[in-house]
Amino acid sequence: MSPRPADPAVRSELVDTAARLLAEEGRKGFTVRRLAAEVGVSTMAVYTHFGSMEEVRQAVRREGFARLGERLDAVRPTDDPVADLAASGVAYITTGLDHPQLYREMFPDRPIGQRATGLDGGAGAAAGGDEAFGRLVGGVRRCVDAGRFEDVGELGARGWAVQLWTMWHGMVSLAVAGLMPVEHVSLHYTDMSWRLFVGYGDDRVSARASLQEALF
Amino acid sequence: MSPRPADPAVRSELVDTAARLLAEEGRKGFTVRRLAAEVGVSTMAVYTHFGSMEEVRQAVRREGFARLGERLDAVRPTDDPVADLAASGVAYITTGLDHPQLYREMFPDRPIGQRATGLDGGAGAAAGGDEAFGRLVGGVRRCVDAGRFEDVGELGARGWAVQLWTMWHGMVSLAVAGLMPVEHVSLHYTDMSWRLFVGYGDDRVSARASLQEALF
DNA sequence: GCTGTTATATAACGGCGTTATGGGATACTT
DNA sequence: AAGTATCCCATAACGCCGTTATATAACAGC
Repeated sequence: MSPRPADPAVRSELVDTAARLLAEEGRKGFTVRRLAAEVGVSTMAVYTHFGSMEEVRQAVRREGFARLGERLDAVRPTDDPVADLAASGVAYITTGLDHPQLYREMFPDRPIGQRATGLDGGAGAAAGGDEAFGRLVGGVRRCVDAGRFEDVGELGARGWAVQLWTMWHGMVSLAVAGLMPVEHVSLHYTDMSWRLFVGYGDDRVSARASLQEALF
Repeated sequence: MSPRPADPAVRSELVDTAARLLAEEGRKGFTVRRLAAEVGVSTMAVYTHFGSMEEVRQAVRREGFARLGERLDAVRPTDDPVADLAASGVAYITTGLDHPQLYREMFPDRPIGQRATGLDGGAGAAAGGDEAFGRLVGGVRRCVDAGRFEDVGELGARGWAVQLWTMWHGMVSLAVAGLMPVEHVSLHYTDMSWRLFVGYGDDRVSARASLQEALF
C-alpha cells in the first residue's frame, strides 16, 4: 500500500534547468512547457514535484541564495575583517551582475496587500536570504569585535549589515536596470564604501588601508 | 483623404488606468483585456494607441517617473541645500513605498543580451529617469557650490548623485521586497545618510545640523 | 456624396498556467 | 505469487493571456 516514489533527481534537475532557463532566456523563456521539454518530462512532472509554477520560482530563489552563499563562502576570512567585508561586497555584487535575471528573481514582488516583514525584522524573510544576511551580520560583528568599527549606533551590527546590503543591492539593481553602467560599478563601490567605512575625517587609517587592498 | 483621428483622451486614460491597475492589483491584474474593460473600450483600442503591451508598460514607466518628479518638485528649495537633498531622499523613498508595484515597474529587466547603458553613462537611460536623475545632480551641485561638500572625489557631483540614488533605490527595493521592515526605513535612512554625508569625524557640523532637521 | 484612410469591435490563433483523466509502475498485503 | 492500493506522470482539455486578421464605422478631402 505504498506509493511509487518520486524521483528526487528529477526535482533537482528541474530546479537547475529552471535557474538556467531564467538566467539564459529571462522571464519570457521561463515557462512550464519549456521547462518540462528541456528536462525531457511532461508538464505534469513539474506539478508533482512542485505545486505550482510559483513554487518552482521559490525553489529557484532558494537556489540563487545558495549560490550566493557559496560565492560569499569563497571569500576566505583573513586576519583583516574590514577587508573581508569589502571583499564580500565584491563577491555579492559580482554574483548579481553575472546572473542578473536570477538575481532579480531572488527579490520578488510581494502580493499587494501583504505586510512587509524582513530580515532586519527577524521573522519571515526571503527564501534562503536570511542565511546570507546572517553571514553578513557575522562579518560586521567581527569588525566590531576587533575594534575596527566605532560608532556602531543604536542599530548595532545588524544596522550596519542592512545598510551594507542596501548599498550592494542598490548597486546591483541600478546596474542591472541599466541606470548605472557596469563599468562604473567598481569605482562607485570603492568610493561609496570609502565614505561609509572611513568617512571624511583623517582618522580610521586602518580601515582605509584595508579597503585599498580589498576593493575591486 | 484624411484618416479618422485617434482620441488623445483615450490614450491618457489608458495610461492612468494602467498605472492604477498596476498599483492596485500588481502585475497579475495588469492585462490588455482588463485594461480595455476598465476604460470601457475594446482591446484593439490599446493597440491603436500603443503598439504593444510593452509600450503601455513603457508609458506607465514614464508616468511613474513624472509622478516621482512631481514629488521631488514638491520639496521646495530652502537656503540649506544639504537639508534639501535629504528631504529629496525622503520624498523619493516615500514615493517608492507608497506605490511599490508602480515603482518596481519603473526599473524593468533589460533584454538579456543587451548592454548596460545608464544615466551615469549619459546615453540611453530609462524612460523619464534621466530627468529625475538630472534633478538629483542639480541638488548635489548646489551643495558643492555652497561649499557644503568637500572631497567630491574623481566622480564629481554625478558620482554623489549615483550613490545617493543607490542608497535610495536600495532602501526602497529591500523594503518593498520585504527584506527590510518599512518601519525601520526611516531609522536606516537617517543613519546611513549621516554616515555618507557627515562621516565619523567631528567636523562637518553644518551638514550634521541640516540632516537633523530634514531627515524623517 | 463619394472615396480613401484610419479607429475600433468581433473573433480567432497560438501559447500560457493549471487541472481532469487515465494508464502503468511500485510496494505492501495475503 | 497474485492482488491491490497508491502515486508518478503523459495526454488532453480549460480558461486565460498577448496579439492579429477581418469587418464595420467614423472621419477628412475631393
